[in-house]
Amino acid sequence: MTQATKDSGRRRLSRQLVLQAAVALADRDGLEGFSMRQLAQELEVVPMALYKHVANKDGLLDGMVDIVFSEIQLPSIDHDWKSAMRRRAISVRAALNRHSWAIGLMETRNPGPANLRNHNAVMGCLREVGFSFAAAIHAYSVQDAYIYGFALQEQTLGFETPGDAGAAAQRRAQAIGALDDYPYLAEIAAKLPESGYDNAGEFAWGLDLILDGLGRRRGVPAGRGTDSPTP
Amino acid sequence: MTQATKDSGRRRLSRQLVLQAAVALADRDGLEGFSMRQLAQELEVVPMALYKHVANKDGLLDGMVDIVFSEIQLPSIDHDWKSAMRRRAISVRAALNRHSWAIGLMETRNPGPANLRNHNAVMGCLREVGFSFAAAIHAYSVQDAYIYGFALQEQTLGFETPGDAGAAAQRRAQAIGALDDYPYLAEIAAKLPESGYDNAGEFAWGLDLILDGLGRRRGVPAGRGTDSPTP
DNA sequence: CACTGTAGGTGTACGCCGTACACTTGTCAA
DNA sequence: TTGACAAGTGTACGGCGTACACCTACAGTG
Repeated sequence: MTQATKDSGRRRLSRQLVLQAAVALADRDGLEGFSMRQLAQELEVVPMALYKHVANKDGLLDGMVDIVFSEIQLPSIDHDWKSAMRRRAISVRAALNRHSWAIGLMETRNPGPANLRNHNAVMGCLREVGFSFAAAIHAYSVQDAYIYGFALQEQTLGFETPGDAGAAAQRRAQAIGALDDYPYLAEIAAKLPESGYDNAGEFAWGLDLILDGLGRRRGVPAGRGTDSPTP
Repeated sequence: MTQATKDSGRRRLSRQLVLQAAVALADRDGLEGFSMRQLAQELEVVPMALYKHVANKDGLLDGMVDIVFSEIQLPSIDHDWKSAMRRRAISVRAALNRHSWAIGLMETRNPGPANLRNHNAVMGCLREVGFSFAAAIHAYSVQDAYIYGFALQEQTLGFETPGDAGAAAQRRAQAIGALDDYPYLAEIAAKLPESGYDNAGEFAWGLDLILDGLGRRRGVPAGRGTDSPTP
């Protein structure tokens, strides 16, 4: 009803349609090359038509980011807090991998409803499970910093499987040339291929390190809590 | 000699001059609003003159990022590894705060000499101090993810002192409106002002959590090491 | 000193971008 | 049938990166 008025003829646009197409286009072409005009062309419409559904490009980006937030699993309190946090973190990484253009924007744009729901749920999970206010802030901060930072690095490295990692490392090494001056970089280029490196495993390793640390700092490993943040 | 040919008349440009002016301009105006034309105007020169010193805008950005890398302290092996890593991390955060436009670019652009020197030194410090190759990769990955991620968040929050934090939280809260639906966000808006939150402290807290975790995973807290990364 | 090759600065132009503003068109309620 | 209003169009403007041809002033040579 809102999306198409007739079976024949033109599909009517809608905010939803525009946002979805925008996300798809950014997924395909990256933020470079993403323009209102390209998006309009994708939707077979004149550029100015978009402005009937979004305020401007900034508003469009806000909406796109909130779509990404909506794809992130909320932490469930059914599990212990570590599992809940781990699941959420993995879900965030997955969403950022699907939409790598979003990484730099997730926290920059002014927040939409999915964003708020998400932050509220995470903070809520930590508080309900016994984290003090200060401890919850700490825990949230360190986790999200790690998650977004990891996604940022991952995006730039641009490989996924161990084999690719090796290939990428060696390509880089060759592009650089005089690796003789940088013996430890040379070691990376040499050893990473055979090391079985993979991004998902690396992410999990660091994540568990952080979750363990959080458990340790709040006293009891995973129960009720009363604690001061700095030990 | 290379920078100015005569005392009178026009200052000659040079790659160094262009890059420095570019960094200064980006520091002042952000990456938005940073353009070749603006930079040219700043240097009192016609836009195309810049292209005699940098290949294009991408090459310019590469050079700017390498300047930021050059401001980062290399880890020294005089201290124990935790102090060395802590000092380096703090130095990175400081550089990224001075040049917040750089955060998203540091690992994306193709690396310049300062970048290589830096990565090589960090990896070298970890290896020299006894981290196995795999453990060093893990340690590097988790630290940098945290550092860049924290800088990213910090940039968006846009406050520095505890007082500002409170003000920002409440401004956000008001902008959002119906905080009734998000009780835990409401709590943040309410309590953060009086919590004595500050970015530097928050950063240090998470950093130490990570360094402690790294120490724990490699067996001895801070000595020589032979270890497998996953416990 | 004059000469000249060349590095550094200029001017013009092209095709992109976001979007303001005035317009036409299509759809549905009355 | 009509007429109001939402949706889509066309034109235009100023800013962007940069290709290309041109000019100019200085350094190195004789």
